[in-house]
Amino acid sequence: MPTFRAPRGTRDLLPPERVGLARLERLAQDLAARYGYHPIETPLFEQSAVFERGIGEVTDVVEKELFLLQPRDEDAERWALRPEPTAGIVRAYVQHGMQTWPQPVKVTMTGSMFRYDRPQAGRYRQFWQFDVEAIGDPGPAVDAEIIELAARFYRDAGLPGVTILLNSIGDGACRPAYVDELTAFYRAHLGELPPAERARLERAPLRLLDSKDARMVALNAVAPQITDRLCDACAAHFAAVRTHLHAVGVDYQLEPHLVRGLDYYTRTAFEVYPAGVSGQQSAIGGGGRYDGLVELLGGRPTPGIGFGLGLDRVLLALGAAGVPATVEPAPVAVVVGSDPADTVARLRIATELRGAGLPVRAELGQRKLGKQLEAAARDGAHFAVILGDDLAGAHVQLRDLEAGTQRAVSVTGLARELERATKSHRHGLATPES
RNA sequence: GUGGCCUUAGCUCAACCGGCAGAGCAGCGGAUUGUGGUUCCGCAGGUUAUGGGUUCGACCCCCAUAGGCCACCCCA
Repeated sequence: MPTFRAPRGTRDLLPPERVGLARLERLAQDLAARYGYHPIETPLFEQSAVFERGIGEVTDVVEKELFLLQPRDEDAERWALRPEPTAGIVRAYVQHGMQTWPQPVKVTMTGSMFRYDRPQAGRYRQFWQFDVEAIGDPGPAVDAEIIELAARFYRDAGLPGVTILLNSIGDGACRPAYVDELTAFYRAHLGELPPAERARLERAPLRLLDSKDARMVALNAVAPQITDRLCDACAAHFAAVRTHLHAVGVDYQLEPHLVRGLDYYTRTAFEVYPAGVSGQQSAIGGGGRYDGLVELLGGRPTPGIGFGLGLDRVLLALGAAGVPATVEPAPVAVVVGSDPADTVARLRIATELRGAGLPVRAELGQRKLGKQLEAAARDGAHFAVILGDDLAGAHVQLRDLEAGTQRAVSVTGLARELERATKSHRHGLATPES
């Protein structure tokens, strides 16, 4: 019925939901800072070639989900909204010569990503992601550190439990031979492949590994596994990642069929799911190593690893797990008055109190005092500052909305009085920290 | 992108077989014109998603479009 509405696959984040997202953003940024990741910000859009080359031409993300911007003329550069953060960050790493910075360069970014997908619950065309990247360190310890950071985020966010799926998908030294072997295996069982899978065999054989089709699951159980075909270097790296994870107490589940949708991943790959939830569009995070990406985007050969998580989906998972949504802190006091002409005084007193650092709401409307107090109580305010007849004598009534008591306080001493009253008030109350 | 289900007030939902569109919640106002969350009363809120069609008559049947959801796909 409204004339205009939010575009398909996008939504307006109204105050309650936006507050929840803000809390997660704060949590994520504080956490990243604690681990030594520095904030970075790259554009919402890039030359589409950045994604095509970085993510891979034959990936779903590039082939059908890239949000292409309409060029203004034929010769114009082709732009695309970022579908994921890593390619843009690596582009910035190369552009700004960050290989001359102390390595590894550890950066973090929080913001919107865009994919032209068919929307569904938890799958949006614009979604929020928190991301960390460590570029320039080839060692397995960084892999473990980043996965541990991920695990801590979910725990701190209040998710009762998550499952971390871990795999190694090899590198240029061992994966090609494995892909050949796997392709040959599927060819030998061509008759058992569903038509859809058969069509994908030539283009992306690894994709068949994580198929949910029952026949494929059975077939994949006897298919050659990448973890048995890793070269010595990759196998040693993978073993070391697991040793480090064990050392920091991170639980994970080996999933040899885990392949990721972006071509740039090498060696370590992982995905995170809420406890007890399988498949579907329920992944709440994922990441991995991308030792060839910097070079792919024009830099010197440089290793890297990153992790991204979907804040929308974490919010969804928190709701499903029954974790109460956070609410905005209630005002300490609300300034009310019954005389329509005293709005100057209401505003002035509220301004002074705010200047003193107190969260104060002011009733600036015309409704009667009873309604104002009603609204103040519903807002959860502890106190009401009531302007009345004694205003002429520079006094107001300070009313304790929970105790139902009130007394006269001079305007000049109001801020000090409120601070003291708030402190003693909070003493007995277990104020939940957001 | 493929297949399916759904769409009635801001929200959650009613409305017999095709026969005058309703309730709860939320909002606003009132209950001896300066004191609150309960209670009571009232007000407002709708082109029944949109556009066509069938019919004396459509929330109800048919078609299309849009949006949402489920599965696939894919991932966050």
